[in-house]
Amino acid sequence: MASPGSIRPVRFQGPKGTRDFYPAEMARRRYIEQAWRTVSIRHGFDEIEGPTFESADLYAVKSGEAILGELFQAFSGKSPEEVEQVRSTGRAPYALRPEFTPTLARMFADRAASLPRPTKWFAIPIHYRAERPQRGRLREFLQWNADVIGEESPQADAEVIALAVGLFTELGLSGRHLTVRLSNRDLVSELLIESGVGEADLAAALTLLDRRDRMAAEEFARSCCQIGLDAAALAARLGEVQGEMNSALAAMENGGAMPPIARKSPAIGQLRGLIEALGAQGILKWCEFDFSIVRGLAYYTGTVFEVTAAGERAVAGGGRYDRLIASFGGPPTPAVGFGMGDVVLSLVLEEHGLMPEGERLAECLGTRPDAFVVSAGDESSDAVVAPLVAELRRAGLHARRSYKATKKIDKLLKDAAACYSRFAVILDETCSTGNVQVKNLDDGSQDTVMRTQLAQWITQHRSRAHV
RNA sequence: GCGAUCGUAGCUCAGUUGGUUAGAGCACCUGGUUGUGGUCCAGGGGGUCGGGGGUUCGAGUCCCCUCGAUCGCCCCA
Repeated sequence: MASPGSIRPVRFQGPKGTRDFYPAEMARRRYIEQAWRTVSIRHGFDEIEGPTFESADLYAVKSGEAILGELFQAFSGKSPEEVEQVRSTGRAPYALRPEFTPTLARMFADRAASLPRPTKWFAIPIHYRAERPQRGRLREFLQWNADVIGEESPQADAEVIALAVGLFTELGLSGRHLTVRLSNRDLVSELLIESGVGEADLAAALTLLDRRDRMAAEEFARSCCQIGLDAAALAARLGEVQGEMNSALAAMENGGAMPPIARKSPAIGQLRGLIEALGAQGILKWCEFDFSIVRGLAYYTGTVFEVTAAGERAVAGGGRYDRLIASFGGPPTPAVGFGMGDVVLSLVLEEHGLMPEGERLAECLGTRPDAFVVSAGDESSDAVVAPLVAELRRAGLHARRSYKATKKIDKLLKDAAACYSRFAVILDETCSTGNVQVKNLDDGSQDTVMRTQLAQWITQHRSRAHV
């Protein structure tokens, strides 16, 4: 038996790219989660959740092989076959989820027959990616996901975009801070083919386009040649259509009619419909077309979009994935959705001074105590603290007490103010007569209240303060 | 996975060309200013200077490795 003195303490650091949430950080996290949840529900979305790990194949098949390198792998270690698989292939049967869409598609496919159309779901899952942490990117983070499943019209696209915009508005952000950049993969594909790309190279061409801004010009040109892409012709076509669509968007925003679009194609039809639907949602001023946006994921089909802020990574991103649910064995079902991570969003909020703190944050979260009980008298009033706090709690109030030994009222009130309590309940000599002093810490007023009436008194005065 | 910069108390940082038992402010705890809230004063707890190895009579200070952090690259769901 080792004596306590022989135990050698070992200090651990949290794993790379993870965060510890102490009360202050947890309050900020809850502020964001609360906004996500409140706005989702307001827009008619129902909350779901799935497992934090899934079969690795779920991601490999639909998201693209490239994702595998960024996956945190998982296995139980219980079966010899499993251990052998990891040893020989270097790949575990499970992976911590790097995104939510595959889980959502799997869940919908499983019960597709009994689910309404459209089905509107949101989730606030934790995600894991084995990437190198840097600004706006960690290895463990929260990401709000919202999806409209079973509705193919652009109204669904506009509805999820309006949800994202609703969230920004809720948090005090505006079109001055953020821009919704819209694109459409079908349109970009059309233009790529007209610029010389063969059907077989379409996926590669989209990936190339996605990386365009991040690679050297000559390297881009060389890659274009390899797939027969005339980069200059593509740039001209993209620029022309983008200009035309942005003019149409601006015209609608100013209350005019949709101007005619020279180009005719199914994709243009989708885009016209999207503009109209965004107009109906009243959010055109947030939006602009940017056909350089393609999105990295393999499963996206028509509309894709990103929300960007100057100097930061994308705050949110999403799009249509009309074939994903069928690929998981469900009926052919169109779907559109987006994800928004907590890391970049927090950076943007803090940058603009929109992250509340202290009392205001506690007020938003509903964590302000209703009463803070202190004893400034003798032993007899000390003895009242515990039962009085218990009594207030039984009445449904958020009651706290001081644990300090001091009888000095200034220090006790400071204690009460430190947790942003609405009222301080002071037990002094008047305690023996059945009365307590109740001080309103917001306006400084003070009343003498009978102890037996205290819970009711605070409940009334608290609710009055709220109204 | 690669590169650059950094790593001293819970937080923000001092710490002089390597030289006695490593400091300050804030925070925390206790007490005082004899009784009403982010004052003031005095004490106190808390650091094997990220970890390991090396150079040296002696290392927070120099060298190597490692782990983290920040910012880029790769990638970006």
